[in-house]
Amino acid sequence: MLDDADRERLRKIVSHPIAVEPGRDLIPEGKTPRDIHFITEGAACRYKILPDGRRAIVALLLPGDFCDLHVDLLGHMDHSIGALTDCTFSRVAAAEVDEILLTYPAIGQACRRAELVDAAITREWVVNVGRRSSEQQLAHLFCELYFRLNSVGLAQDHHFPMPFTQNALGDMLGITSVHVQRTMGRLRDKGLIVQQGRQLQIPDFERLATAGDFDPAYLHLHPRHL
Amino acid sequence: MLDDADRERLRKIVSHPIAVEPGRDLIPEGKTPRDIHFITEGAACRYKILPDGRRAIVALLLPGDFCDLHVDLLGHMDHSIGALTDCTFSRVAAAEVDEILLTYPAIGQACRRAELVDAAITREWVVNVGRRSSEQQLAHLFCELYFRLNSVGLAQDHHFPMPFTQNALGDMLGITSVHVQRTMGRLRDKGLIVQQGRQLQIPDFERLATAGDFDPAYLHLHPRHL
DNA sequence: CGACGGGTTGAGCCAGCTCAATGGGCGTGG
DNA sequence: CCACGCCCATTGAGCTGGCTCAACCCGTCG
Repeated sequence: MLDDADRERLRKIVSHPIAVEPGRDLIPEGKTPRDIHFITEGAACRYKILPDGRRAIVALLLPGDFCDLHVDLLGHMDHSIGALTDCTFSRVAAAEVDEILLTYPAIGQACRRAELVDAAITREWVVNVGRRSSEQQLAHLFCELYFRLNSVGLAQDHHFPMPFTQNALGDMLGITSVHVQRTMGRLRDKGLIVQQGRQLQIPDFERLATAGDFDPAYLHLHPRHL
Repeated sequence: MLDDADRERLRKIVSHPIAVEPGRDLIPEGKTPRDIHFITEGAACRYKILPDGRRAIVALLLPGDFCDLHVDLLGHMDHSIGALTDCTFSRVAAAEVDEILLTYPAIGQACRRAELVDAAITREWVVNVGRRSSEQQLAHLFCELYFRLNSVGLAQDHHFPMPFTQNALGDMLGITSVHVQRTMGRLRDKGLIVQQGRQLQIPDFERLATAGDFDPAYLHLHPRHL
C-alpha cells in the first residue's frame, strides 16, 4: 500500500470538496469527466436506468472509493454516479494525476488494485443479485457493508450506519421496496439484525454470514484489525 | 492500442498452448497462479459454486481475454476459471510480464484497458441477471456474444458460433436449463433467432437488441468494422 | 396544518421453479 | 452392424417467491 509520503503527495493535489444531495447525480451516464473523483463522505452508487424507468444499482461507493478512474482509458461513463445520502466528493485534476502516476508507481499500483477490488465486488454482486433468495441477498449485503465500512474505520462493535431507504436497498438487490420490507422483517424476527434508527446492529456476525452465504475473501482486504 | 512491434514482443514470451476439456478447470478458486493466462480458442468462464452446488457463471471468456491478470495485485483467485467448450490457453511467465510492462508502457495500458472492459461487462451482467426477464436476458446475451465475437473476427453476417449447452446458458443467466429451453423457443417463435446446429443466426439485429434492451456502449469497442 | 416521502401491511397474480418423463444424437463395445 | 448408455434437449403439471396494486400510518418540513 501507500506510505505516508505518497499520501501527502495525494493530499496536495486534491481540490475543494463537492457536496451532492441524495438523489442527485455527481456524474451522468455518457459523460467524459476530465478529472478524477472519489467519495469522502456519505454513500453513492453506480447505476443504470432501465427502459421502464427502474434504477439498477450496480455498485456501492463508500468513503475512499473512486468514481471514474476508468474514464481515461474507456472514454465515457457507461453508467451514472448518484448520491444515496448527503455526500461529498473530492476531485483531482487529470493532468496532475498523469504526472503523479508517472513519477510514483506505487500510487498507480494502489489505484489499479482499487479497480480490481471494485471488479471483484461486482462479480460477487452478479452472484448475489442473480442467484440468492431475497433473505440471503440482504444478509450478504449487510455483511459486505460491515466489512467495507470497518475497513475504512466507519464501523465497529457489530454496529454500522445503514442510512439507505428500502427503495435504495431494493435497487441494489433487484427487488421491490415492499419486498425489502418483508424480508428485513424476517431477518429481524430471526434476530440476525437489529435496527436502531439509521444504524444496524449485527448481534451474531457468524450467523448472518451463514444466512447470506458470505465469505469476505472476494473483498481482498489487507490483513488488518478485525 | 498496440502497434506491431508491441505485438511481436508479446508473441515472443508466450509459451506453448494448454488444452482444457469442457467441464474442466484451468484454474480453481483460491489458487495463486504465478503466470498469466489468456484464452486463444474456445470459450471459458469465471464461475463460483454456491453452497447448494449450483454454478454461478459471472463472466464469459472468449478468445483474446485474460484469465488472471488481476492475481498479481489481489493475491489469489476469488473464483474459478473453467472451460465451457474444448479450449486452449496460453501462458506468459510472470517475470517476463513484469519486465515487459516496465519497458513498454503501451502494453500495460492495453492490459489495464482489458481489465476495465471486463469490469464494465460485469456491471452490465449485474443488470442483466438481476433485472431483466428471461427473454430479455437471453436476447441481451446473444447480442453481447455477437459483438464480442465479431470484434475478434469470429462472427460475421448475422451468424456466430453458440456451442453452449442450455445448462451453461442457465448458469450464466441464473435460470434453470428447463427455462432456457422454453425461452429460446419463444425467441425462435418470434423469429428473433434461428438455430442451426451450434451456430446461431440473428435475422434482424435491431429487433433482437430492442427485445434485450441491448446497447453496445458498455463494451467500449474500438470503432472498427461493423 | 397540509403535503410529502418513507415505512408497513393485506390480497391476489404470475414468471420461473421443481419434479418427472420422453426422445434424439453419438460414441463405445460386443 | 447393432445395442447400450450417456448427455442433452424437450415437454407436461403443479408450486411458490417475489410482484403489483392499494391502503394506511407516521414523522418532517414548509
